[in-house]
Amino acid sequence: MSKVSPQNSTPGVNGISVIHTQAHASGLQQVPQLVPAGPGGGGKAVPPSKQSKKSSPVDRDSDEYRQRRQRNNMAVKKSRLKSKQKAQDTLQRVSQLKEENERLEAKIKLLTKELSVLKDLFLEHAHNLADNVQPSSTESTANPDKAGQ
Amino acid sequence: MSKVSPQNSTPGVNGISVIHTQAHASGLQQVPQLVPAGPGGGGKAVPPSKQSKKSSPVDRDSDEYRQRRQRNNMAVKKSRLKSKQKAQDTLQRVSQLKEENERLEAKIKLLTKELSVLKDLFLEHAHNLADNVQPSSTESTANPDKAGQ
DNA sequence: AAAGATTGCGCAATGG
DNA sequence: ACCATTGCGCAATCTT
Repeated sequence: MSKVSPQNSTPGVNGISVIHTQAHASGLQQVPQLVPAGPGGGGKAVPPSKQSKKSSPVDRDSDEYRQRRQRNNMAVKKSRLKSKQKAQDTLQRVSQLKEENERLEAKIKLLTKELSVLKDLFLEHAHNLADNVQPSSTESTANPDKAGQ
Repeated sequence: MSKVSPQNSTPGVNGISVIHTQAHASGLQQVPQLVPAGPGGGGKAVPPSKQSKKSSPVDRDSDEYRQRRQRNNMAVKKSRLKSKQKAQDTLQRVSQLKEENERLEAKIKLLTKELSVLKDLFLEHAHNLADNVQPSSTESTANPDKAGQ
């Protein structure tokens, strides 16, 4: 998982783990030394407005810094959770749509078949008429009544 | 959204451009020089066979270490790309399915209507028969011919 | 057992 | 100023 900390990680399987409250155990992360271009450096891209500040390489000890970091970490965690959720929902949506698709196709199949039957009946009838057959036995018996759905 | 690479960042805010020399200057991240929970610490999970090893704090300078890190970074990158791809595909799949669904529903609507027409014709015909009407004028005019699709 | 693939996490830049 | 996103590297695991 994470937590460079040697003892608080949850070596279990893949589950969520660790209840890292605050106080990041032993420090982990230190910057190499990306210091700002010294004030007197090539001096150029620095707007002549503020530079009086201790051009701190970001005080990693600053209380405010730690606080911000912590907040951001929370935000990140939250955001990622949300993202994951959404992805899962999308996946679910897919299977849902697939299901409905099948349902619709089945319905189409049914309707098509019904239509086919009715059309056949019509053809037969037309044929009888063409042959000038009197509407008696033949025709009256050709209607099993199909409906519903 | 963001696309700024970590290295050679170009802060728009301060104008302080930190040019991180070097290739794998992963930049930030360095530890406090003590990594491994000494085997003797909580002492416990150490198989009674090996421990004579230099309890290496994982030489972060080791050539092999850097190499491994680099490989892993590549793998991570690749994996994430793949993951993103997949997510996108899934999203696409959704719209694809939605489209097809609409298509199917339209078809169902059409078929249903056709079926309805035919059934009505049948009913009318049946009615005529019941009234004992001879197949002459009334009946022959009731067929606008509906078919196709 | 070595190498690549995944995954959780923290950092920092950036968007809103 | 604050939270939300996102690219990135680290390390622990998992998979091969």
